[in-house]
Order: sequence, then C-alpha cells, then structure tokens
Amino acid sequence: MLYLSNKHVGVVRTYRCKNEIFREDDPADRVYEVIKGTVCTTKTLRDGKRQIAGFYFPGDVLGLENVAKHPLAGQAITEARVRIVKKQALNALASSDCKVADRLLSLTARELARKQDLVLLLSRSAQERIVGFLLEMAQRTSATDRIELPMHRRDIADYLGLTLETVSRGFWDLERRGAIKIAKRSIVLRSQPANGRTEVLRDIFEAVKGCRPKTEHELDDWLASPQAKIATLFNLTSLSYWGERARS
Amino acid sequence: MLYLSNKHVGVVRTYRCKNEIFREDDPADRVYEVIKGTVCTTKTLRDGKRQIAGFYFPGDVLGLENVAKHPLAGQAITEARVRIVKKQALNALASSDCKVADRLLSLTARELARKQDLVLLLSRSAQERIVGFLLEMAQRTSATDRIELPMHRRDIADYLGLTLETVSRGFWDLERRGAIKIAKRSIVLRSQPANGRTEVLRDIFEAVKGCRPKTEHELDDWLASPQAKIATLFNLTSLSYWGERARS
DNA sequence: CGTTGATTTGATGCCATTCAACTGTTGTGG
DNA sequence: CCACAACAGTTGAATGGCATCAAATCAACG
Repeated sequence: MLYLSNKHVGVVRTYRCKNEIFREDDPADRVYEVIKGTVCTTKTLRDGKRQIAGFYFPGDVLGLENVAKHPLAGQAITEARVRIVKKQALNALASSDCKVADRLLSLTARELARKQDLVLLLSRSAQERIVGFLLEMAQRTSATDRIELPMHRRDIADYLGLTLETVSRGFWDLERRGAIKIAKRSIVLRSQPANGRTEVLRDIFEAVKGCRPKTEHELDDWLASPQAKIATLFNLTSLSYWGERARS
Repeated sequence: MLYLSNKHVGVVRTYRCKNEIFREDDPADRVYEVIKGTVCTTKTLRDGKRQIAGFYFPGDVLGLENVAKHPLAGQAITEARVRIVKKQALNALASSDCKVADRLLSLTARELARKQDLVLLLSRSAQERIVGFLLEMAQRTSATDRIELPMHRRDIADYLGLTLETVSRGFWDLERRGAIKIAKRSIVLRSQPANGRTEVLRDIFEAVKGCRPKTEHELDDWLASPQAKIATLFNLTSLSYWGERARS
C-alpha cells in the first residue's frame, strides 16, 4: 500500500543489502518511500563509530526533514525497493491536491513522534533500551508471537547507542528469564506467567494503551496480544513505569 | 516575531516559572507557540526520574506531533508567554491559506531535524553531550560571546540523560582548560588558542558549515564567531569528528 | 574443509552514577 | 539586621554498569 504517491509519481529503484540509497551531505531534494524491505539512516563518524537514527519499513518515508543537505545517509538493511520522489514535484502536487499536503504533514508529524520516543528511549539503561526496541519492532512490524528482526545485532546496537555485545547479553538475559526464545534473527515471545498481581497488569495496560481497561474481558484479550507480552517484559527490568510508547 | 499565526488567532497566556502549560496525556488538540521566555517538554517516570525532550524559545512551536494525547508535558522554564491555537482552527486556516500549510509543514520538519540531532547527541559521551548542548544553545539563542542559559543544571542533565553532577563537572572541565568562563547561568566563551594546525580548523569549519572554507579570509571571519569558538571546543574532547549539527 | 562473517561468552577497566558533604545564594519572618 | 530554611551548585569518594579487548562458537558458502 502506497501512502504518499501513486504509480505515476517518482521512480522506483531496488537496492541490494547494505547499499547506500543516499549519502551524508547529498542534497536533500528528494524523499524516499520504502515499498519493500527495510532501510535505515546512519551517520558514520571519522573514528568509525556508526549511529543509526531510524529504521524504516514499507510505508515509511525518509528525508522529510527540512534541511538543504542530508545529515544522515540512507542505507538498505535488506534488499529494498524504494520510490524516489523529488520534493519539487511533491510540492507541486501538494499545492494542487490538498490531500497530498495533508498526508505529507501527517507523515512528518508521525516521524517526529517516533523520534520523540527514541529520545526518551536513549536516556534509559541498556536493558530498558533493548526491551523498548523489541516493543517498537513488535508495534511497527505487525508482529504475531514472533518478531522478525531484519537487522543485525550490530545495527540494533548502533541504533540504541550500545555495543553489540551488550545487545547480545541483553537478549540472552531475557531468554534466561523465560521471556523470549532467540532463534537467529527472530525473537519468539513466550507467554508471561502473569500470575497474581493483576493491578500491575492494569498499570501496564494503561501505560501502553493510554487508558485503563474497562472490563476484565478487555484486559484478558489484550494480554493475549504480542504487544502485551513485550510490555510485560518491562516488569522484568525493574522498570517502574514506562509511559505511553504505543500509538496508532 | 510570530511565525505561525497572527494576532487574530488563538489566545495568549502567561505562565510563571515551573508552571505546567499542558500535562502528559492531555488531549493534543492544540499547538503552542512560544512568544517570550523558555519552555520545555518533560516526561516524568514513576520512580521520579525526569526526562526533557526539548527546549523551546520564542518562535518555536510545541505540540506538532501527530498524536491523540500529549506524550509529554509542557512546562515553563522561565516566565513565559505562549500563544495557544486549536489544531482545528489551524487546519481550517491551512486549507484556505496555502502559506499557513507550508509554514506548518516547515515548522514540523524543523522540529524533526532538531530531534534527529538530539538522537545523535544522546549516543555520545558525557563531555561530548555537554559541548553539543552548548553548541545548540549558541545556535538557537543568537548568542554573542556570552551564552545565557535560562535553565538549571538539573534541566540540562535531564535533557542530556546525565546527572546534574556530571554536567557540573563537565562545565568545570571546560573552564579548567580555559575554554569557557562560568558565571552562574551564563557561559562566557573565551577565544581558543587556535595555534598551529589550521587543517584541523578547516575540518571543524566543514563540520559545522557544511563546506570547506574557500578563502583564508572566510575561515578567519568565521573563527571570530561564537559558533566557531564552541565548535573548537570539540577538539578538547578528543572528538575526532562531529558531523553537521549546524543548520539554518 | 578452510574461510569468512555473525554472534556469544568471558575478563578487565573506565566512565558516569550514586551518595554525601559542603559552599554560596535567596528568601522569610522575627 | 540577623537567624534560619530552602534551593542551586560544586566537590569528593565509592560503586557499578557498560565498553573494551579477546577468544570461542556457529553457520553459510565456495
């Protein structure tokens, strides 16, 4: 499903895994809509350290920042198909079609909300970042009980501002506690004991859904969802309160 | 100077220092334009830890994220005057006046770029975050040789994901090296020695301005600016390369 | 089978936090 | 005017979490 444009706008290109879609300091005169695969934005420092500022899945759009030159490079994490649209053409469309302008603002605002979440995530402990990452992936990749992670440990580490060793240890810690089962690049969620203290469960419900469950049934239904399983992981991390990280 | 709206839209309110402008989980049906003073967005966790996701100065607009409920609270850092505009009214304006829609998108995209920068900043060492913070403040508050910091050490710490002690030590370290002079809430920049290695200076120029200096004169001129003085601080932090953090 | 890259595991060290004491400032009321 | 409390900021010492370095394990592939 293409949100931003239709078949008659822009060009579609395919990128092999690890190939660059655009470079740092390239003129930022285009936006890039992911059609298939996974893409990320990276910044590489002279000392070799790499930071990943965001992952992008089908339907997401890169390059919405209001800047002259890309502060970050765009890179394909897996083989990826991307629609490239010139901002100029897009602006022309937007001024003629109000819905396009609306959609553009909406996409930018959503991206802003995601970056907000990332900022909040980055000022937490290593284990909390890892759980937060799993929660984000579960929400964004319409996961069932199995979360497929297209990116490497190294990518996750660069995204979370950690080392890949710490990420590895963090995953293993969750597995040791019986919360997940690691199968290569996919994480299988195991149902939590959830014994006793239902008040805590209600708190978690509220933290993720934004309101308290109105009926027992509503709570039980939600507890069966993968989001709930991940959210309850937060209990394992001595985390008192996560706040609202789940939206739309 | 009011970017977003004119005198006939929204209402203007004044908030005392530390007062809340909007709360976490309040319906996000309004945007808030800072007219005077300084404002920030905060998230408070149950364990008492606080995170600041952004500072906002006159001309900046809060609440542009595309969400139903505010994920963060808005709080006045100093006494602040704020224009409050309902999103509904704004959308009505935007659909009739194309320039308003443009301005709205531009503001959101700028905010997105700022959050990008913050994400990159947060995955660095304590000292680098502190220098990066000074650089951001110098750029955003049209500073001369003196940067006025309206916020407390505690606020800076919560913004950078550090403790206030670490921030204090970081400032003192810069003072010890002769880079700044601390005067309560204002930081006086002292011109850097800049002796020798002009190649390094050119690198810093490029990192901040985005292109290499074309003439010696251009380099010298820039070196006299407060931005340059702060940028050269990065030399002091064993930081090999900062990348482009200065825009518009 | 050897090579290469990805991940896990282990040992050690450093940086930032934590806890604590102390200084300086501001405001309040007698 | 002074005593006192409350707050902001600085400084010091000890702890611990995460990075770093190093090595082992494992899978994929020619």
